[in-house]
Amino acid sequence: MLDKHLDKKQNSLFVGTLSKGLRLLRAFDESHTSLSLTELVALTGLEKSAVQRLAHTLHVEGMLDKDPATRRFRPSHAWLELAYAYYWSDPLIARAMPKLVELSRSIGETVNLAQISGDHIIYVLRLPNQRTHFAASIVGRRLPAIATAAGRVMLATWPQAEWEAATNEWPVHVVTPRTVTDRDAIRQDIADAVRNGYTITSNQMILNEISVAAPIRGIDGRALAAVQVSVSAHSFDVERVKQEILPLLQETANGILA
Amino acid sequence: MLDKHLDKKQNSLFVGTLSKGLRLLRAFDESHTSLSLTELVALTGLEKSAVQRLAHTLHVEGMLDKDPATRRFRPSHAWLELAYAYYWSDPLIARAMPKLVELSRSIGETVNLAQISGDHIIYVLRLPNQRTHFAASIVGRRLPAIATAAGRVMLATWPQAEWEAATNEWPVHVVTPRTVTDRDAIRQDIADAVRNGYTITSNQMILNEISVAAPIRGIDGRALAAVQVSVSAHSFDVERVKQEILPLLQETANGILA
DNA sequence: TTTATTGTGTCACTATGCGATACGACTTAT
DNA sequence: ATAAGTCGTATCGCATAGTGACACAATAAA
Repeated sequence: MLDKHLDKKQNSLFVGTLSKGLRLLRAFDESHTSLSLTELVALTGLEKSAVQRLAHTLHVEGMLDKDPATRRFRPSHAWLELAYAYYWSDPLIARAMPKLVELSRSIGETVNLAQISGDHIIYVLRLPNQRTHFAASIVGRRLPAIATAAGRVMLATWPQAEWEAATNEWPVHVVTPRTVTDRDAIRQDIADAVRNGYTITSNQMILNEISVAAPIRGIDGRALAAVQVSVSAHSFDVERVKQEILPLLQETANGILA
Repeated sequence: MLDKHLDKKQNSLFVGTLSKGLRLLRAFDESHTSLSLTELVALTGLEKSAVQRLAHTLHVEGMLDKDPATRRFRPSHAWLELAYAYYWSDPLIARAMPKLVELSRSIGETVNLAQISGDHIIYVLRLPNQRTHFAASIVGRRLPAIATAAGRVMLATWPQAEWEAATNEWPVHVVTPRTVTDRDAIRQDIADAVRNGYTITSNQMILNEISVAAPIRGIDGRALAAVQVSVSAHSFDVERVKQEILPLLQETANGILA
């Protein structure tokens, strides 16, 4: 396992300089929105000279903006252009978008499209409503798959051995005081999803939030993605979500591949 | 001019290998959604061996997905994570998002947030409605600034000498049969925007589309961005846009910095 | 002022990326 | 079937391109 990793890095095909450049890009996240040279050095663990050269190159190439006064670097618009290219490359997006918009307009609540990415889900499309907080309204956010409704309902489309392995091996993080850390409970939730075709979670990643999700299946039955609706627990309870939202959600999810 | 460019590239701080790696990423766009090795060679103009190494590195680093069967490369989810980091890095986004959602819900039409990026605008936030076609519903799209309502209204916040220079120098492309290529007409439109604080265009980038935009001004008066609403010419005419949409649009744009 | 910190510029060294080449796996044509 | 062509993969000696230690400059802090 570790050998394989080393193999790849030591492979003569591996270009270390490019890898280092990508480390700079990845140093930016929600808690590092702009970075100075020395901060980049600290975050990447690279030599100061190397960071200087790489950051300069990324700046010249338009991948990093540089404040002339503070000398701090920031992500540039090019990062959105890459997202644009991604959207065209994934054929599911164009099919899902109109249906999600329709669902969003008819129920007036936050609608998301999520995909599996390793042991995380990533939100690929998001249609927020007025009450949606910022982090839940922008694309690209990653969350642990087994802690989310969308993740569990996608896992439920996998062969049982695979999703059971996931519930055993994937890490469990406590995010809210009511995050479920009991792996048996998670397994039970997925087992239910196998039978029902949907999952509902409460207060897992955000307090006072109820999420319901249904899978979009590929030809092999495996989920390509999941449609997820999130509502406030102040205005909904689980029962009402089942009655009012779930039918429309499932209709949407089923309609996307047809 | 050309010297300066050469300078930068020949500067000892410029890391060519990283630059080449970025060329691979940028080879993907709406008409190149997945690329084989040889296609990458053709598009980037690099040596086959170099492309092989760089693509392999990007794959190992998780920046490119590789279909095991066809050996073709595709943008990965990491491209959306970069967008996520961008959104956090731009303080305007968090302030604009809730207001845009509110506007979108109240008028039921497509709402966009656009920024200037060189001589193009880039759509940074998009809230589509049912009728919005795909290209107009995803973020990161770039369009020539002087051909769009959002671009013109932002230019109108610049000193006159600057926006006049832009109307003289920036290229004009014909996109629809009714695209205005007359630079005098464009100048007139911007001059109107200086007085009125808004711009309306019809059929410039997409046929049967009417767009109206208002600027979000920074402390120095220059536009940081523009809020743009696009409607179908089948259901609206310019007069109705002015009466029904413009007031709400301007209220939204003005409210974002307050 | 002095002192500390951070960004920029220089340079000799050699590790690292380069690119020509060969090979194997597939596809297409005859 | 065989052959020719295409495409992805693997190899390797060479020279260049990136390295990292250092010194200097520019701000910020004391």
